[in-house]
Amino acid sequence: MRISSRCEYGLRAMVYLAARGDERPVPLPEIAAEEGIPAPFLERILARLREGGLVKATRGVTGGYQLARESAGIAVGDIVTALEGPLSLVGCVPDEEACARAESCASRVVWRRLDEAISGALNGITLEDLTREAVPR
Amino acid sequence: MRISSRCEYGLRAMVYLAARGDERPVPLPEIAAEEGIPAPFLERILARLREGGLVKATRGVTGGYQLARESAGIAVGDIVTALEGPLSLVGCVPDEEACARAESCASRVVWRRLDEAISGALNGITLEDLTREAVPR
DNA sequence: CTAATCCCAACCTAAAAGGTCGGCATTATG
DNA sequence: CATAATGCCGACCTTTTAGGTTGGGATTAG
Repeated sequence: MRISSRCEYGLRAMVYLAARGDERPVPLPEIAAEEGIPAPFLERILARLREGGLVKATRGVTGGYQLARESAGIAVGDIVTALEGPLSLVGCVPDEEACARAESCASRVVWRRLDEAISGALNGITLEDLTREAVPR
Repeated sequence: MRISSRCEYGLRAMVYLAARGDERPVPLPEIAAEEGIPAPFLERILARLREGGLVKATRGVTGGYQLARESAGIAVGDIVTALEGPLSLVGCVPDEEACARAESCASRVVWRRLDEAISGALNGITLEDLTREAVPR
């Protein structure tokens, strides 16, 4: 149970984009250099974020990446979900069919609570919060 | 970011032990059969739980496993920690040295919040709660 | 003594993590 | 138009982790 570096990098890149403003696209090499992320790896991360509708890219010589919408509208949970798939930690929580014992399973209660705690924490913080260094409580 | 089956199995085994009462040791094969866990794998899981001081084993022909203390004194977080190591999701939260950018890192705030949410959820439920099907809120 | 149990080290396979590489498509600029 | 900076994409690679299995030894009640 560990956060992947893909996810750490992805969040940092998004925070960088948010902090950098939206005037013009930010080229990938700049993000990679500033944040110390291997460029080819970052490329694959940004691809996922683009597929998830969180960033938009413009090609060509003055191209780069921008947030797809205002930073207040992007929660950390959105980023993690785009990079890692559904937040849920065990298969049986969203999908009752996944386990034959589901209805009588006391453990399931635990994992559901954990899922709620995680979603709550991640969906409660937006990129805007992070750039203002003011995280809501 | 997924719960390992080691962890799922471990929790289920602990719940089984708690529900089974403390009269006499429960043999591993029984737990394995009842919970549908591969016996040799369960053996390794119980080894960790024993090293973590959560169960005690008695050897010999009427031997088996028992909770090391009353079920009200064992939180789910204890079990996960014994099986997976510290709950923390990223290195830089407990150990500031792990990342050169730590002090200026906005992302770090996120991971810390997440850590707190997870610890809170897991440490707030004990085995006793689970056997009574009454989970505190 | 025997059989059921726990204990332990070594090994195995498949999948995921964490990248890298090479080439193509797009586009502003000279 | 040629060029160079960018994004896009599929294939590949290496290391670590997950999820076990195997084979044997040590204990102990009957």
